[in-house]
Amino acid sequence: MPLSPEHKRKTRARIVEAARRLFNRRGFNPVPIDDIMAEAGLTRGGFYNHFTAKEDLYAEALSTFADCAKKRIEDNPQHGAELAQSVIRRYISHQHLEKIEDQCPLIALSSDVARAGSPVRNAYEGILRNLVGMFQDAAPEEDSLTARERGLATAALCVGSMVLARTIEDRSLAEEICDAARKLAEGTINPTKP
Amino acid sequence: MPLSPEHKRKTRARIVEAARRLFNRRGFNPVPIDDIMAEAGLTRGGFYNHFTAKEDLYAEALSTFADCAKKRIEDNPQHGAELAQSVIRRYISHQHLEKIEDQCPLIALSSDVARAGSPVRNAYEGILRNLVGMFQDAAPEEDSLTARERGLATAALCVGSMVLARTIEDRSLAEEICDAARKLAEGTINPTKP
DNA sequence: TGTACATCAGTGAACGCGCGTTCACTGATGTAC
DNA sequence: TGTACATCAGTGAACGCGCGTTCACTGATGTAC
Repeated sequence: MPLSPEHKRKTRARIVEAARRLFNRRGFNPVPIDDIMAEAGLTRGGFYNHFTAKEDLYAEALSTFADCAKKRIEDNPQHGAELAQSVIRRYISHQHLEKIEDQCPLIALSSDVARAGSPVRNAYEGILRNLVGMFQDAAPEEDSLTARERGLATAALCVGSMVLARTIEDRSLAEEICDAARKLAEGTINPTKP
Repeated sequence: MPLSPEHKRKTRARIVEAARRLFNRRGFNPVPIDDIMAEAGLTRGGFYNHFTAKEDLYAEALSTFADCAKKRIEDNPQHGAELAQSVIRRYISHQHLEKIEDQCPLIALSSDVARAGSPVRNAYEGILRNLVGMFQDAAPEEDSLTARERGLATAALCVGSMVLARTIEDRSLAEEICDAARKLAEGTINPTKP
């Protein structure tokens, strides 16, 4: 055997990671394979030693992110409402808006995912379910909204506010949107008892 | 003069309208000029009698939508909270999700707009400001949230829930998201007085 | 320990297609007389 | 009223570039003996 399978595995992971970052910044189609391979320190031709087509990367880049996100939540010492509050504050934030390459892909890739195949959409859905579940577990059953509904609506607030903030040019309007959405999201997960 | 300027104006409007529909369905880049011109009943070459580049259409397609949306709201006999409630119910709805070509472009085009130039982003921003303003005018100043904040967060809920619903494949999850977001949005604009 | 060899990750040139843009041409329109 | 003409919206072939994919080749690695 010429090279360890370990070596190939690592190279492959490097390509997926490079793709994930570039996709997050620019979307699926606008990123040429040359750029991905260069970012991974390789050249164009080698790509097809690891994948049969560019589209293979889409779902895999999303899964990679999903695994990381899941582990980060599991490793977090916080739980319940405390965890949810801290996720909301980090999700709907200026820092999250700026860190484009490590942003949650629910924000930047929705249009690209909507035009891609089922595996890609399922990976996207997995990330969303994870986020919703975490909010749901933290939310109370109260008044007109169930815990489930609070979880779902909070996820929509997170994604919607960041999508809008990322798209518009007016920074002060973007911050207004984030601040307002964060307030409403916090109040939805943790309604102040009278 | 060979042909009335009126004729040219109408043809141009037909091209913009065809582009708007196709962009909404498939995004900016994936729609070739051939398709736009065919949809308008013309052929490729004629495009450049009306526009200097494909990108010219992006902002114009958004402005066209913005004008329609503005007029529809102005012509609506309802006002204030009543108007806002009816917009929320129509925005976050199964019907709006299915009518892809006439959907609000805030939903489908955010990624494409984020990668486009200033005029495109400004047009997008205009549509958003209009939506926010309408909600804001209907919302009360109450408790921890100002009317402005209620308007902004409600817009984020509208866009976020529809972006997610449009992207995922699981129709029942999509409906759950819409129902939950609609409930929270209605409660945000019209909090039930105790 | 040293040498020949098989494997295969990685290289870079080449292919082919899609699509934005250009351009020479057509033909319908309305004006000039 | 009728005819010649100028204009220009629209046509479709052609150009050129970007990029996904293919392919013949290279050279580093580790095994066989």
